Amino acid sequence: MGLAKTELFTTEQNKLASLLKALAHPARIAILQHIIQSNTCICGDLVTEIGLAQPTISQHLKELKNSGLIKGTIEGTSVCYCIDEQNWNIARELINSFFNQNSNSADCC
Amino acid sequence: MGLAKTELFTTEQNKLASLLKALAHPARIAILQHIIQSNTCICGDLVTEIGLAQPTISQHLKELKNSGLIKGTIEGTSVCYCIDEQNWNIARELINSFFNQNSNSADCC
DNA sequence: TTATTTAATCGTAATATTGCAATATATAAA
DNA sequence: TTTATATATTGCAATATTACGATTAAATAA
Repeated sequence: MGLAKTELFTTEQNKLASLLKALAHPARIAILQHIIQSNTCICGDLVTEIGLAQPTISQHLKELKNSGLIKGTIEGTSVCYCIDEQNWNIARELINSFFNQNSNSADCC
Repeated sequence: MGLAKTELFTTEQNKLASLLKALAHPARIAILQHIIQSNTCICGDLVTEIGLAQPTISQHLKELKNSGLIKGTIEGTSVCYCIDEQNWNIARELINSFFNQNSNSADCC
């Protein structure tokens, strides 16, 4: 099919998977790291910093924006992207609590 | 293209993205939660617990195994899957440190 | 106004993912 | 051995993703 059967899963499972999907590409990881590391918001320099074409970067930025992890504000002819701190923290918590479900792991295997 | 340009990114960026990709599907989230929540290792019940066909579950299990997050041992005719605690912790740390890069965020947007 | 600059969108090709029926494999039971 | 049970693999259809050239849109500069 190619289509995830979202109706089989809980809203939380779908939400977590969707968030992880937004992060699951090296270009988007790189973009987020660039945004985080530059004190001021990075704008179009991403295209030169990362070696991908401008439409490709723009597409990845759109996905990150849709996920809520970043937000962009128009600044003259360019656009200024930065982390959406609130959603970033929500995402962190969501992933954290997934990883910290305590497995009463008797290491049975 | 449909092919990620891995050569543009660092090994760490690719590794993190690859790990996140393994997690980025509700079925695989659900499978991991089932494995964690059952005190003993879960075996074949996943097919009935989650509503997907047996080959589909098998495929998702394979991906999780490839990512290193779970391991399976043959137990008679069935296979017993459980979390690979060591790799699980490595994954947790990798994702954690990604989220905890301190943004010197002057909240510029 | 007409460039120029910057980013978004459109269209499309190449590839990947998801899901499952059919089949294969492997172990256990009869 | 034959049969039953459990899981893996194969092959394929439907859909999604990635990447980019061409174009568009929007703001600024000349």
